[in-house]
Formats: sequence, structure tokens, C-alpha cells
Amino acid sequence: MRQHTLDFHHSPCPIFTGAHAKALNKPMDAHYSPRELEHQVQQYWERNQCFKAVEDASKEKFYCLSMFPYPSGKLHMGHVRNYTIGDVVSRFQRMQGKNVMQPMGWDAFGMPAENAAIQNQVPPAKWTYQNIDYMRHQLKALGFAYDWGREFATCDTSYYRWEQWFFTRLVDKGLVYKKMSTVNWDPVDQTVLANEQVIEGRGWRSGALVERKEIPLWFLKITDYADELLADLDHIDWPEQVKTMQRNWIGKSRGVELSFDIETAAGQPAEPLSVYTTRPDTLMGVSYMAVAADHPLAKQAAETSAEIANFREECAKGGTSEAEMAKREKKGLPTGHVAIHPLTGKKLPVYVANFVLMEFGTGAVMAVPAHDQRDWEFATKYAIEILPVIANEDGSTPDLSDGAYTDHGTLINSGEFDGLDFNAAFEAIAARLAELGRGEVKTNYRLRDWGVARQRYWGAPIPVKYGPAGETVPLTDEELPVELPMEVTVDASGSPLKKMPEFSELGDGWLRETDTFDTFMESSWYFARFCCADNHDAMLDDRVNYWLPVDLYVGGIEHAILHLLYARFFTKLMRDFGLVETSEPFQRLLTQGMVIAETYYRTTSNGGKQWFNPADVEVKRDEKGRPVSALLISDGQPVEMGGIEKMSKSKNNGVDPQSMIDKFGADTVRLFMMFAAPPEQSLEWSESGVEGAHRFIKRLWRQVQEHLAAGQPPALEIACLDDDQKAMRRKTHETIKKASDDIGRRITFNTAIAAVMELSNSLARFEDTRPQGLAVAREAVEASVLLLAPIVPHVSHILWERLDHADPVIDARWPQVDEQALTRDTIELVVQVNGKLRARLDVDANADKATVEALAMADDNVQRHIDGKTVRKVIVVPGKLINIVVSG
RNA sequence: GCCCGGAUGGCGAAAUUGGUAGACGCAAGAGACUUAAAAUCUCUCGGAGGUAACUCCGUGCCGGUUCAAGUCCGGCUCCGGGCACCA
Repeated sequence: MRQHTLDFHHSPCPIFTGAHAKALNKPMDAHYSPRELEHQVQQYWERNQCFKAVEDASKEKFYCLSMFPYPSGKLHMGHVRNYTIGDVVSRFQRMQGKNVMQPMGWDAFGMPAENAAIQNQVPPAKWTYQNIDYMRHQLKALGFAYDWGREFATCDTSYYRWEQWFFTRLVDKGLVYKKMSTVNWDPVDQTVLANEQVIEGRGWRSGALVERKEIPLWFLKITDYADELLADLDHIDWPEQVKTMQRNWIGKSRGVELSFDIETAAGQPAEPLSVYTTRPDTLMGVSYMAVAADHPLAKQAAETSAEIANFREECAKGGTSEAEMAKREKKGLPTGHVAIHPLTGKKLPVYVANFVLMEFGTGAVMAVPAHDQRDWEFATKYAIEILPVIANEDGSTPDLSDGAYTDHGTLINSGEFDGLDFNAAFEAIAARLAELGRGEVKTNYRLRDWGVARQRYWGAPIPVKYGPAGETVPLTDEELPVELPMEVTVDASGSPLKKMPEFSELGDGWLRETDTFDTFMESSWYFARFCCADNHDAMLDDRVNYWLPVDLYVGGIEHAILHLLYARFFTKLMRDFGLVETSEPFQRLLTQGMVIAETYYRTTSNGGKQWFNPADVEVKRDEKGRPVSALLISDGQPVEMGGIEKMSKSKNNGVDPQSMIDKFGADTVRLFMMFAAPPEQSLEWSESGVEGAHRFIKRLWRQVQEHLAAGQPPALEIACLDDDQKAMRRKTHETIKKASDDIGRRITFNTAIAAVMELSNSLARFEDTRPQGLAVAREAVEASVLLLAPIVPHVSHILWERLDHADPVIDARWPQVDEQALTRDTIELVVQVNGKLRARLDVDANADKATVEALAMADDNVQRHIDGKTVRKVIVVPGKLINIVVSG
């Protein structure tokens, strides 16, 4: 079954036997041997420190950054794709003459290290640094043009000490505060769980029903910057979809905050009930109020009602994630309290409901079931009045039997406000409420402040201490940094810091904070630290203002909101402290798609699924090449095809980049990654696709060798070329034009590569060995090598050398288009009749409209389709097409 | 549930500003070379009909705008990303 793989290894055209290593320096290598070649080129780069970046005010800078990896063990294909994209852009920009900086580091704090520690009894620090060593080695094997001199890991004290220092400054400026917040509590393991660790409402290790628990936590005032975060989106070159997601996340809205007087069930006094609405125009349609289980009114009702007390307990069960809350069945109970409508005096029932949360807004909502879908569902379920107050576009009363009518419109059933449109009604009702002292117009944000405290060990300690009299004090500069103890034992019961008096007790009754920072804190400023990672006397220095903002940031779309928003916020904080000049960290953003692969499984006896790696499976195809079945290579028995999914451990469909590098070389892996799909789309892994990429590199290699063997070409004499030579030259320059635009502007490497493949195919058919023929071929060959140099840098380095260039290809000038070479004598015009293709004409490039029209009309096939019909119109798109519109 | 995307041959994709649907590659089939295989090279390759010229159909589904729609508009379906403690 593995025969073909073995044959591949033993073929007479070996790609990685050692036999040819010595031959590399001779001009006539028959074979392409990536292993030796890549190693040799990588050594050249390292020896000459080719990618060391130095500030140089005389040159235009280009800071290219890929999202740094979490050191989970080894690289996965998503990393390889991410870093290849960044590397291609970096090398391209260097060939444009820019001063390029491309750094790399490690996002080293996080939960997986703690989980590994629990499983393997290895301290998180040791596990992390081992992983970093292995993954660094892998990155080097891929030939990325990094300035390794700037490398750091966020778990280095020399990094996180500055984060601690900056946090104490934020405390001083009042940008940090502590408040009660809800976390997932595992009552068995007695520990706080991340949302990821809550599966269907239960703790992933203990299986216990998770409870919501309130604890005091540290917050950063990101909401102070909400307006700026929103406005500055207009000044950065990010994908529109990402900007839209951030706008929606910030969720700026204009509404009215108003209050309803309350008559409590037991006659106790109660504060007026405050709510916020973006639809004050529907105020006359309010038919009930809903409050959160933790709202004072609900607590009050629970004192006299066992039913409500039980309901409140039920609401405290389950995880805290918004998705889980939103999917939960909407339930509620009447509290017995009555709210008084501020304009009509109408009595409205007050419900306690599980979909209203104390953390959001005022913890209460006014419900208008006629014009809000969620309110409609709740009202329908509990038989509450549904009163339409907004008319259909035609003025009729909306049909509410299937759901709410949520569009804006003219008011009805609203007394004095009848006939007003949305804007007029908004203003009139807001004004009336203000007049009565019952409400005011208010701008609200969906964005909430950033909770940065984690009850975990493997993170940067929060630099705060608590005094015996209840004081909360940030640590002084002399007390910093707070070093995280490295030799610890981690178990499932939470952070060991809490059990380490040598860490937490400072004497005289003072206690140190044992919570650590959210790991998003580290990833919110690492791009700035890369500019001056060797400075151990300051967080940042002047060099940041040479390099920042990052010119291109490359990473997964999954970071579209949280990481990217926090990094933008942090940049604005640093700016306001005079640490950086820029207001935005990342000028241009490229969000790359996932790497996906086919999955294979067998159903086990207990009904579960056993997943098999694609490398261990052979696919059977029918005569059309359609996959029909798959066999496990080891036992020859069938397996099921489970569809194409994101590469993951759980589906066992991950392909190890290392095995592919060993088998085909880094250039092949890079080429395949860049060719198989545009960067923003998901990329399906295909080993035969990789083989195809490998074939292309071998063909290019051979093409260059054959060209060199044909002899030294003379200087190109453009005036002396015949038509075939001109056509070949036109193809070369068309390719340069397209590839430059594709790589430089569009960032679509797949089409750039396809264009070079076309050039290579044209060149293979161009068998002109006359002196000027060789000169034309030389231009084509050199263009191919230069255009591919950012993508397959190792083989390009060698080929460029063979083509007799003294300077390395990394410093070669990007090829320039000769516009003269692009001109054509004739062009192809398409002729349509009623929009359907009927003929193609070769016409003189300078032919006028009348001539072209006459030629089109004269065509036999066109005549057949317009014969006996009336020509109504002729549309001519110059240089492209003619459409003859006929009828009858 | 809410927010943001995506869907084109057997497969990955291309078509950049509304103007030739399927470039380039993979798989498959046929052939050349070879004792043989591998490698390499040549040809075919959306579906249906036709000896051919050519014709009809075809970009997830339904409808619309336009001389012209993969592309624009309205309504769906399915798949993916995010939802604040995975990173």
C-alpha cells in the first residue's frame, strides 16, 4: 500500500539523497535537491545576518507582523500558512527597496501549559520553553526572514515586568477599577472555569453542574475609549467585515433611559425601575417589564415567594457565556410587583426573566411585544397583551399573529403621538419624559469594560497589594517586577499561588494579589516591544516611532474582535502616556482563512467515533476521479469519509508540517500553501496538490538549467525581434504586471503563481535558440525567478546565483514592466446577440467603432442569429465586446 | 439566539470596475519514452445533443433590475468564524 511512497524515495531523480550535495556549486545540476539546497541557503542568510533590521531614517520602513504563536508543542498548518503569507509580503517589500522588519516571538502564557502540567507533572515554564525551542527550530526550517535578534516570550520576566509597571500607571490615572463580576464556579473542584471548560453547563473535568458566582475582579476602562475605537476604524485599511464586526461589538446606540414607578407586591417601598430603550417611539406599546434574577426587585419578591426563590436559584445554574444564555429557553415568572407607565399611568406586570442579565445596562427591560421579537415570544408564551403602536408602511395595523413587526414606521394607538414617524416620535416622547423628570436621551455602548484578572497561575501576576485595613495599593517601581515562581506543582484545584504564603504574604498583614493577567494583556502590546526588545531600562523607547504602526498584520479571522480590539485600546493607552505616537497599531490587516482537511472515521462498538489521520488512509476513486470509498492502509478495511473540517486534534485530521518539509522541502510546502487558495479563504489540504507544487519547482529548475546550457545570450535588441519573440516578451511583461499587482496590492498569491506558471508554459513552447531568442528567454527566466523569490526563496536564491548575479536575490530589484512590450497589433472582440456569445473577431487594435460594428454584422454565425429580425440597439464596449440587441 | 462571512466542473480555484464562466493546478482517461516501473513529455477533460459547423442547459435555492448578472437588489437554505475566562 505504501509502495508508491517508497518508489518515490528510490526514484532515479531523488530529491533528497545526499549524492548531489557537493554538486550544488557546479553550474549544471540535473536534479533539484531541496534538503541540501535549503540548508545551504539558510546558512547563507544566517551567516550574513540578512534579516537583521536596523532603523534607517533615509529608507522607507515596512513593519510586517504575523500573529505570534502560542507555544503549544509543534507548528500546525495554520501557523505555516500564516507565517508564509507574512514572509512573502516581507520579502516582496524588501525587493521594493524598503527597510523591512519582520520579528517573531511567543505568546507564552495560557491555560494549555497548566493542563499539560496537570497531565504530565511538568512545571508550565519548563513545558513552555521546551515547546518554544522545538517550534523555533521548525520556523527556521521554513526559511522565514525573521530578525531573530528581537525574539522574546511573554512569560519572560523582562517582558511582563513592563506590563506590570504600565498597569500601576493605569491605576494612578484611574483607568483601572475593581468590581464584582460573574465567573463559572465548579463546586466540586472548587475552582473557576474558563468558558471553554464548561461543556453543556458542566465542568469538563468534574462533570459537576457549573454555578455562576460573583467575585471582585480587576477591570480596564476600555469604555472610556469606545468613541475613539469606533471613529478610528475609518482610518485603517482593514477588511470591511472586520470593521463591521468591531463596530457592532462596540454597539453605539442612541436611546432613552427612563424610569417606571413601582408598587411592590407586599407594599414595601421600592426605587423606581430604570430601563434603557433604543425604541422610545414604542413606549405606548409597553405591556410588561422584565428584571434580572439578581435585580433588587426579584430579590424582594423572593422573600415572600418560594416559587420565585427557586427560580432565582435555577437562574444561577449553568455557564456565563453569552451564547449559552441566548440559546437557553426563555422563562419568567410574575413578581407580583406593578410598574406604572410614566405617561399613561397604566399598571404593568413586572416579571423576573432568565434572559435579562444584571451585568448589562440596568438589569431590567421594558417589553413591547408588538415590536420586539423576543418580547413577542415571551408575551405569547405567558399570554401577555400585545399592543401594536407602529403601523405598516401602508398605514394598516400590522399582523402580529406570526411574530413582531420590528421596522420603523408611523405611530398608532399612541394618543397625542399618533401619526409621527420614528424620528419625530423619538424626540417628542423623549422630550415629554424629560419634562416629567422621568427620562433623558442617552448614548449607550454594548461594549463592556475589560476584565483582566484570572484566578490562574500561568500568567503575569497583577502588581497590587492589600493592606490590613482593607487598603488596595499598586506596587511601587521598587517593588516591581513581581516574578512568577517557576517551580510549582499544578493540580485541578486552581492556582498554586494562592497556596504559596512565600508569594502571597508580604508581612505586617499585607497580602499580595494572587490573580494574574488575562493573556490578551500580553498580546496587546508585543508588536511595540519588538521595536526595542533589547531595552531593559524602559518599556518602550524612540525606536517604536520609527517602526510603528505595523504596516501589515497577518493572522486568523478568529481574532477579528477581542485581540484586535484590545490591542487597539492598549495602543491608545500607551499613546496617552507618551510611550508611542501612533493611535492605531496595525495600519493594514490581512485575515487568513483556516486550513481544513478530509476526515475519516469508524464507528466504534459503543457508538462513538474513532478518527483516522488522512496520512493513514487510501482513497478509492471511480473512473471520473470521484472519491467513492476509503481504506485504512494498515488493515485494508474500509473507513467512512466524514467530510472536510478544520484541522484539529479531535478529528485527527491534522497534517504534520514537519513530515511535509522532510519529504518535499520548505519551498514546496510554501508554494502549495500560497497557490491552493487566496489567503483569506479556507485552504483544503491535499497531498497531491503538494506534489503538483513540487513538480512545478522541478520544472522551473530544469527550465533554468536547460536555458543556461543553450549558451550565453547577447544583449536584448528590442527593435530586432520577430513576431514570436515579441509575443514571448509580451507574455513576460504581462506576467510581471499581473504578479506585481497580485502580490503588492491585492495580496492574492495564488493568481500571481498561476501567472508565472503560464509564463513557464509559454517559455517551454518557445524553442528559439537564436541569439535574440535566448535573450528573450533569459528575460523570461529571470522574471520567473524574481517573481517567485518571495514565495520559494531557497530555490530562487540558487537559481539567481546560477543566472550569474553576484548579489543575492533577496536584494534584487523587483522586475519592472516595459509598457512598450505590452502593445498588441490586433485584439480579440467578442460578439453577442441578445447577450449570447455568437462570434469572436480578431480586429485591428485601432479600428473605430463603425468598422468593428460592420465586421461583427458580417460574421456568418452572427448573420444567422439576426436574420429576419430587427436590430434594436448595438452596444460596443471598446476593446472588449459588441452586443447586438434584436427582436422579432 | 445575536453579529460577520462563504457557496462556481470529479476536486482546489480564476473571472480585479456589471461585459467571453471555468485561467492555473490536482485527480482521471488516452498516448509517447522504458524490459518494466517511477520520472518526464503530448493530447482529452462542466452536462446534454450533433459526423461536423454548431445548439441548448449550467456559478446553492426562489424572485427582481439590466442590452448584459458568478458579480447588483429582495427573500431563503446550508456551511463556517465570533459572542467578552481557548488563543
